[in-house]
Amino acid sequence: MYPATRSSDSDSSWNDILGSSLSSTESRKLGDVNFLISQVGTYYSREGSIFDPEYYDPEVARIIEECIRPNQSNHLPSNYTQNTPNGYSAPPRVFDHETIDGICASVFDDSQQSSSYHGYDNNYMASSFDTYPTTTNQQYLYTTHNSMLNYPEQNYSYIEYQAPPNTYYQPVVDNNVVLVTEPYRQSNPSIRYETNNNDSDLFNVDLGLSEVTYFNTDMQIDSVPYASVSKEPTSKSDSISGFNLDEWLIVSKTDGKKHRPHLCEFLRILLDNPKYSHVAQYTDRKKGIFKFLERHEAAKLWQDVKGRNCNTKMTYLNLARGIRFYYPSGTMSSAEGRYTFRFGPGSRSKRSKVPANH
DNA sequence: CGCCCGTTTCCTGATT
DNA sequence: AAATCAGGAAACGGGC
Repeated sequence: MYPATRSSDSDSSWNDILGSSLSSTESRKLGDVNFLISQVGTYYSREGSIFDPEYYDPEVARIIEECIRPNQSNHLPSNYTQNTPNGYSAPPRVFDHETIDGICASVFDDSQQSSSYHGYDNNYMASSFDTYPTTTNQQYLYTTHNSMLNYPEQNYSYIEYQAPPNTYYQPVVDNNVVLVTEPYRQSNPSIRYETNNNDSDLFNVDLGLSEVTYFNTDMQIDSVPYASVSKEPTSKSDSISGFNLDEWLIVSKTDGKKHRPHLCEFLRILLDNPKYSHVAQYTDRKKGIFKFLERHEAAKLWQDVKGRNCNTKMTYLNLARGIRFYYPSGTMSSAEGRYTFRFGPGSRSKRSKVPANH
């Protein structure tokens, strides 16, 4: 009944845990809003792909539609350029405060929303699975918290977590607009319950993360919470030495001419050169399994090696897609783990060319 | 110029 | 939670 992109366990958690205190309509609306807000962080680059109105409460669906479809560019500051670490080039999805207020007002009919939320003016974060900080939501969170006390303690863990800096990407507010995906120097503290085993009929419960903290403690909110991220990290290989195309050229056996390598050849050369051991390494050389350690740098190298006459930036996403194109032929295959691939049986015979020596 | 290969780009559901 | 993975579809650049 819900689209596949929607996390079923989050629905269940609200329904199961809050079911006794919420009507099913209220519970579903809350789930809808949570889901909508989660899309800000996760699916910002997908135009209209995550929303199917028929799966939602009609009232909520209407608001979501207004929110994610039209006029997105109207809210973008002109000086904002998207340069996300994951390489997506689409503009960020944008929600302004009025829109979010509108959602909450409509769904929760909460006239006191946000008025006492001191972080709201300049650093509100509509991060995934955070519950919007209305007073109504606050009550729901308390209810959730109290409900958990009815479960045997060995069935869940109560977690207060403060993530390390420089690891999270959170929305940024600029010119009264919530943007997404800028690196966030320090995540807000979170409070949540996690179940201790998968067989439990209890589901993970997210207590709205920072909002609970804001309402309940004297915890200081960093007044300058966002890092500036105008520059790419310095490339290690660039700092060691300049790019040398000769390292990568391949001499054709048939005509003796040098040419730039194909992707699978590039990968062999990359892995064979200790100079790039920080970029990619075999994890099992006999089986041909390797892993990218610095995937963005690998993408940059591939861009330079390929030397395509265009000014777009090669991303790890595209590099990985290129590798996946080898799957059907058996030249490459997938391997367990992130950033991990494997040379297939079809790759060895194709390596009939050797790197040019200068 | 046209064709085709080898990606590159984009996308979207699924997975971690 | 927010990234990566799988793979379809179509565009693209370079070589011939």
